[in-house]
Amino acid sequence: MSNATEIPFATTLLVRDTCLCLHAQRAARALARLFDDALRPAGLTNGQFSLMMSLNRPEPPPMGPVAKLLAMDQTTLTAALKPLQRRGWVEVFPNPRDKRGRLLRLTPEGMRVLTAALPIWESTHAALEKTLPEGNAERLRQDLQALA
Amino acid sequence: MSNATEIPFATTLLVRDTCLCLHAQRAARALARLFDDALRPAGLTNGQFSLMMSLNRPEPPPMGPVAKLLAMDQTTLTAALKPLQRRGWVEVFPNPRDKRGRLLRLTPEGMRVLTAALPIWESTHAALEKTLPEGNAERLRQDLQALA
DNA sequence: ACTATATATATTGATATCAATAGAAATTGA
DNA sequence: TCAATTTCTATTGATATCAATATATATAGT
Repeated sequence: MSNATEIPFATTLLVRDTCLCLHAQRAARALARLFDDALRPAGLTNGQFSLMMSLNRPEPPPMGPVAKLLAMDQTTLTAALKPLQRRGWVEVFPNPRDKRGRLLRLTPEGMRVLTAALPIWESTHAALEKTLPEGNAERLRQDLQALA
Repeated sequence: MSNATEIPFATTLLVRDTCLCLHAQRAARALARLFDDALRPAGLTNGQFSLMMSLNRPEPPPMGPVAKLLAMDQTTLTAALKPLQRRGWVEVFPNPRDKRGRLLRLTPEGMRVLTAALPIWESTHAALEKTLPEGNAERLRQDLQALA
């Protein structure tokens, strides 16, 4: 008798077709490319746009809540801030009310960059939604929200 | 008059709540962590599991179609193969019918690793689906498919 | 056959992602 | 108060991701 392990091809097809993680990674990559391409003239990636937009608040937020909002690891946020700080678009400064923490805010130049990017996001997103059947976008948002 | 550019906070909230790209990145990150954690004992990440599973075919596939299946850039696939080749789980060999190309196949050891990972995927995915309302998973798969 | 174009893949450089780990400050419990 | 625990963030190392670019081979048009 053979000791060769083997997985039926039908199982492979089942995993491919049903894996929600794979489906999410695929869609995330495709949408990232779409928005990265569109935002390139503004000098931002989709992730940088989302991060900077999340900093446009009445009060500068600490890092933890921003990482949670973006559903990313806190160490990822630390790293993602680096190029934005280097370009002078985001400031990271001590939290006077918690000496462990730091607060984040857009610089005036960062705000200008974000303002320039906003109409690109609007048109790109509108075009994307137009490719989906009526109501699917809102449904998809709710379904995705349930996972993150 | 002020020349300070500014984006209303309400606009920020709108972008956060409606951006399909952000929603997809968030869900993709959360699911990646879920499956990475589950698959860690098998020595695989979610992406490595998907890639290796996609190589379980009757005929070794070229790189291009595999990259397209995973909706990733071809250069990403080249890079993603490196650690799997190093561990001896995947072989990359010349395509006899096209000297530009290369074909991919699991090694016997790679097949063993994948076989060990499969029940972990099954239980993790079943548990995930159970957290979703009846029918939502299938609907979500279809909606995500439309984006990738 | 020959040239122009297209296709398949690799490399480099920048950024994104997370685990493991560590340090500092805040909080909690006795 | 003080020690134990928790919280907040940074660093390191491995992998993931893509743009820009380069090379080799295949294909198409003449």
